[in-house]
Amino acid sequence: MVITERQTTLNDVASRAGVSPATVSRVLNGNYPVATSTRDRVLEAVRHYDYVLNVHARALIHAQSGILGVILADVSDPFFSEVARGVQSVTAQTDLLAVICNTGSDPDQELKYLNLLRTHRADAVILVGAGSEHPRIQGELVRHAEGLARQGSLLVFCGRPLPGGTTAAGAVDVDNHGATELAMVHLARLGHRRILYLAGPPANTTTTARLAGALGAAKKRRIARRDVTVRAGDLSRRSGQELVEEALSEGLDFTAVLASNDLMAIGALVALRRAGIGVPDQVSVVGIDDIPIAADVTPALTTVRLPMEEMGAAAAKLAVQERMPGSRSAPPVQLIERESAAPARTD
Amino acid sequence: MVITERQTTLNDVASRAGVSPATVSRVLNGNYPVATSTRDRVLEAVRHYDYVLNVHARALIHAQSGILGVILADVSDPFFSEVARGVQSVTAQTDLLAVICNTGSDPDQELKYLNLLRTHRADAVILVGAGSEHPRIQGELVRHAEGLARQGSLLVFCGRPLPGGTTAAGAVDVDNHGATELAMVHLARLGHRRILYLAGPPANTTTTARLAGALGAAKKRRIARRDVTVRAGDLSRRSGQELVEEALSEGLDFTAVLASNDLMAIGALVALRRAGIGVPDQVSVVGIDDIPIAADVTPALTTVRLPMEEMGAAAAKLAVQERMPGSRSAPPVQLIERESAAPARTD
DNA sequence: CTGTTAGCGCCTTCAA
DNA sequence: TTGAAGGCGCTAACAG
Repeated sequence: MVITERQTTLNDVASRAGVSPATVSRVLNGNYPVATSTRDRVLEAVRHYDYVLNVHARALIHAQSGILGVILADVSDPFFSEVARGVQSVTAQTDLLAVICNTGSDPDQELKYLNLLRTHRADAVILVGAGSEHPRIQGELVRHAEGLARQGSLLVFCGRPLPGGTTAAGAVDVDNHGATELAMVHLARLGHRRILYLAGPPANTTTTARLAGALGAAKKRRIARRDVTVRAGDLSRRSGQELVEEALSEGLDFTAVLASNDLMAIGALVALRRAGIGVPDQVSVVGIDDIPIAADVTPALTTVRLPMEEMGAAAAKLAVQERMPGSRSAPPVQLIERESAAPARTD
Repeated sequence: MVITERQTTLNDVASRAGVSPATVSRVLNGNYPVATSTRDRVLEAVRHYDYVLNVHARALIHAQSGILGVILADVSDPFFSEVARGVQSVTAQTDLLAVICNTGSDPDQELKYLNLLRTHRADAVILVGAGSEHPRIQGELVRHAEGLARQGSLLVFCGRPLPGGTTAAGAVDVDNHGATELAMVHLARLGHRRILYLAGPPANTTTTARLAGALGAAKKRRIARRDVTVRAGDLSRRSGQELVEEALSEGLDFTAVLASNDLMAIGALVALRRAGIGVPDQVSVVGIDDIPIAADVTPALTTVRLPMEEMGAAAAKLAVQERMPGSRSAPPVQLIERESAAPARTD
């Protein structure tokens, strides 16, 4: 039914105001002198029609759209929503529209969004968090980085390494390796020697970096490789819980759980509580990220703070201000001692 | 430095393939017969240049952009991120780009985004959660709803009432009133007679509806109006904590806290724990929303489940499928009994 | 200070 | 099955 009437255009406004379309354009953009009386007539006409500019027509000329793409795994994961917030804290002061795309951790979905964003002539695109290490994916990423650069846009890798061979992209580094290292050293100092490590999904840049950090630190602190058990999950709370339940039912012997993100650490807390195992008296738990709720669970989670919001803001600044390949470092990671980790029991 | 080369266009592809631009357009859109051999040459040229279509040029013709706007207060609030996830679960199966805009609960920011989205010829816009009750804002909302309708687009109110006088918008209703009612009745049944109610910001549709639900239920259960103390916060965890700390320091007498959202309820839990007050033995706490972490705090939060993800999905379906005024109801709210509420102490 | 003109990249008739 | 031509709404020269 809806007979869509033609939208009101600059021309409509112009004829009502009795001026040329160019003049209307000038008052709207305001970067050109226009007589006050004419401006007033134009503005009256704009209000009369409730006229709003058509970005597409303008984008056709400038080859820019005012869109900043943000590609991440899942908005409802606090890690990502904090980063997204950081991004939006900088776009809010501009006319940029931050477009948040959820991939559900699917690399192909990521590629699809990249293409879609390219199609929209996004002024820049930020890729947040872990990425696939698969060569095909990495290759496609490089292709898109170059394509975006050719469009005068920029691809920014936020919290994941630049794929080898890209010079066309920007990056905001975060010390994933150092984060787990810090956590593992902390546990070692507390006397823990048998550790359950909850890793993320395989073939994933962050999983790899965090695992390497943990294992490297364990080695340095003389914890035998066979005493750290690595189990892979999907970074969800549920997955952390299941992993620990399995370990428990297998009778695995450990005095500490090091989860590669806070969500899994919280899952671990739940599993331990249900099994009647005291935290931190019997088992210590340490997470990574320091998402807001980490402070509110019981016992409050000891974790390593990653500067999530700052990462987002830094990536956004790189994207909107510099608009050319470069890199920034996020602030250093930091151990946050709360209640879930304590000296190992000596039984 | 970056000398932005002209982007590759349909014409470039056409000349490399030795065909007319019209033909390229036809193979790209695929809704028109093209000889297989020509199609192959065209596709080769597309790949050769890594050509991607320009949405703006197309939008200029179709007056549609493939953008679905989602305006909400804060992505990092679990309530909103769950709704956003629901929206994206439906857009993921389409070529629509969901654009998430954070207003920080500022109605003027909301209006600004609405305008920006209109400028982008968004196919539809979803307004999530509470809105201002201020007449000026409501009037502007109506204006935008009509403007969007005129553009062949649609404004959908998700979880907030339609402003009076709009017929140009869609709506997904959620029973805010019923939610607090349920919670209050639950507390009354448990024998609580002196209640601290943690409300949201004033002049806000959700605050009003939830408060009315709570107060109405209290009255029905014969709880005197003076026995329910209402304090207004900003829906953050911190605010819930502060409100309870204040109440405690004033020596306010209450046996239960009813928070108008889970985040504030969690803040209340923290304040109570710090004050050495046992939950639920000495004071019961009930929240509203049932955000994912509600189950993971200690004690696990008793709350009323709002179908957040379903609301988002329903709104998105309304927006993309029907594209015309109408309304859907979200599933009913539901009391989730966990550990934070128990019979009132009888001292 | 203001009007005229010529496209930006694509799609859609209309012809061939 | 394909090509040619016009125009979507706006802005950036270029005149005046």
